[in-house]
Amino acid sequence: MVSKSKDHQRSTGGQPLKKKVKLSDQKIDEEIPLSKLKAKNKTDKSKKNKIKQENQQDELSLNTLMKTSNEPQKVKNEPKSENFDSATNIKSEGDSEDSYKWWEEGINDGIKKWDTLQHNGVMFPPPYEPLPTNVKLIYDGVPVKLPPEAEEVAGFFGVMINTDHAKNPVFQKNFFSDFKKVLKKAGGVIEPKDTKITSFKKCDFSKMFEYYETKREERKQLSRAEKKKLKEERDKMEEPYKYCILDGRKEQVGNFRVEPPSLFRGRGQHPRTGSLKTRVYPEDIILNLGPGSPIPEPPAGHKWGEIRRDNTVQWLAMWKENIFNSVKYVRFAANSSLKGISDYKKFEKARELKNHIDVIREDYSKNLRSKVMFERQVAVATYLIDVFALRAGGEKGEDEADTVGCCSLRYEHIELSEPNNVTFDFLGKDSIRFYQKVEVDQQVFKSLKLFKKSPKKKGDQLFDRLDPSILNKHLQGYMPGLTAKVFRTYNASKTMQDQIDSMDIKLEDTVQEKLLKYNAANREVAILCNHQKTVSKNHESSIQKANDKIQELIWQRIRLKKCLLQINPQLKKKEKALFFEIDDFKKEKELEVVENIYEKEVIKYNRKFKNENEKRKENSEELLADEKLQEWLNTAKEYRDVLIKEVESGNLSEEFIKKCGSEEKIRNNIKKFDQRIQVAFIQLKDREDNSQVSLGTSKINYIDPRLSVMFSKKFNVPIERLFTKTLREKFTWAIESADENWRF
DNA sequence: TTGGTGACTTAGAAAAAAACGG
DNA sequence: CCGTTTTTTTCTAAGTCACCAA
Repeated sequence: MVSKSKDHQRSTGGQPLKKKVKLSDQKIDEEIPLSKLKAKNKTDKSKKNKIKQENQQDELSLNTLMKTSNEPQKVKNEPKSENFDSATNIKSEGDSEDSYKWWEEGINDGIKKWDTLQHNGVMFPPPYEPLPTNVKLIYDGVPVKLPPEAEEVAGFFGVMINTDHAKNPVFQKNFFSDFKKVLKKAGGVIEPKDTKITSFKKCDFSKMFEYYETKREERKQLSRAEKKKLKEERDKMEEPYKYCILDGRKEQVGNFRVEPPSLFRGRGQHPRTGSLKTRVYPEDIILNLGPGSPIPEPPAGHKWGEIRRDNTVQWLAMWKENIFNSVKYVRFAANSSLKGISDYKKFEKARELKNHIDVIREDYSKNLRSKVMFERQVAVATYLIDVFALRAGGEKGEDEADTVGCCSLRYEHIELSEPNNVTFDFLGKDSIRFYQKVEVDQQVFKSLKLFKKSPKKKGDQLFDRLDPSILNKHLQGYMPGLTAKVFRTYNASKTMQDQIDSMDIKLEDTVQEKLLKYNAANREVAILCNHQKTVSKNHESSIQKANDKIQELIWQRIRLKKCLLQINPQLKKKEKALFFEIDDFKKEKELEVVENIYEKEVIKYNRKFKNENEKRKENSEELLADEKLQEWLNTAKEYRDVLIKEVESGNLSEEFIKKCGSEEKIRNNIKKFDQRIQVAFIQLKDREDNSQVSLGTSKINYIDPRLSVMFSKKFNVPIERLFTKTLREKFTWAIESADENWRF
């Protein structure tokens, strides 16, 4: 069962991060002597012989490629660096001849990843533009002039004071501490000169906030044409960075933009959230290029940090981010060949697991009884990963959110109750709550009890003999390359295959019905993987609206049926089923529907009035008088009165009956309503079911795309309905290689 | 045996774009 | 057509896992 709302789920308590305590629990050790813990490690590297991919002879320059593109060459007056022309003219369509169907040609399995790589470097965010002089941070009631470096940081906070982040005390503390550092380094407040900013509480960011809001509003107000023009300009700037040339082929780059400075938005209860993520300069960046590829020109006045030529990796550029000193990469887009190949390999590996899963399951079932503590822990962990799709669960540091996976589960994360019920309650990746009450294998239950046995207490690790690398080493004994995460892929895709196998779909069903079933299957997988999303702010009201809408449709249908009876009262006895619902729909309910209709009308007229007058104001025309609005509202009211009278008296208005027309016409209309109501019901349920489940993640990462292609072909559902454009590009290999008989 | 770190995949939120409905 | 809602794309955080050095 998926739990309610995510806000609800996010951890609130700040339990201390426990160091990994390895309990050398004597007692357990005595009971279960640690002996032969050798994991069978067959490092058999069976290499499949793959067709070697053909080397591209000459390195094409971006410029050459551009010229061979089917796009007519435009004359440009921009400055050219001589051997590395700006790639502005490369078009995304590309030539058909440079499409590279690696899945048809076979995959090279060696260490070397590529031969040549050429690109234009990375795109930097625009420099900071100081605020207009009248927009200032107000400190202790006094507007202060800040040096631009500090103003920028204050602005990062100011623009988001209405968000949850900005209300989080940890976020505030980290932001303020970094802000003070920046301010100090920049020489302190400019005016009034001796102002010392020491208290967050005395900072008033509202002027900054308003300023950014106004700007946002202005941007929104731009006309369609203006927006289009801006977008074109943006696209033109981006053009050179969007593509690179890999082994002579044009390939898309993914995140070619360097991350702009900002306040770090950590997920969940993150100790470092709100810290300043500083601006990245060319000097911080390491570019990776092919041997002999020209070095792109760094921004004026700057130098690249380093030029590397490493063809064993798949990144084009990297830099170190300041908060954790971790590496950020500029990489290929999801539709690139290298990504496609890895993706393909990932799924093939998961499919390979099919051939080993029986042995693995047998083994861990047996080892759940092992007298050796280590073996017992391995067995239980493998069970949890296999059955509940837990992640491996690596160790985490003091300055990270307290989240866990299988190996890092602690005492307090599972609750046991006889005979074999387990409640998992912990925060997983991204601080998403994993909450499940389940029944487990009797022997698993016993083992978990053992793992929780005294002297273990809150904060201690359940699997004190394990970590992911130990577990993975054990798994490799069954199958080369097998790791914990492969189980997630395997079980997700297996679930999807099973779901599709058991689908009751007739070819003549509507596409919409088929899609609903596909989504239901997708949802099973998402639930297995615990992929969630926060329920949207207006979810409740939108459900309410949809319900009202359905009620309205039903009411309309009932009116039609009443009309039918009016014409031919004999029908009521003849067709009981048809008229059954009339008596079911009570007076109060009818009145509710009428009121709803009326309310909507009122809102509509008010809006219409406001809009019309705004337009007139702009054209300096005469404004509509308030009486006009009154007039409209009166029409609405009159209509409401008519309906109310109808409900009260039980007689339809003459007008309506006239409009309904012949019996045949009414019957047709009723049928149409039947259809609409049914569709509305199904869609409402689908939406309800999806409200906190996120289908995308499993579709993108876990479900073998060839399953969707198979579904598409087998049931004649256009692939466009299953995969968005980006996804189709990412999964071209699957679309072109699977047929209706393909199996995971 | 561990701890750091580099390189890659996976993840939900937020922004942007497209579709919807009055 | 226009404002709203829904879907798609972008963004970047947060995992996994291999490898290396001490």
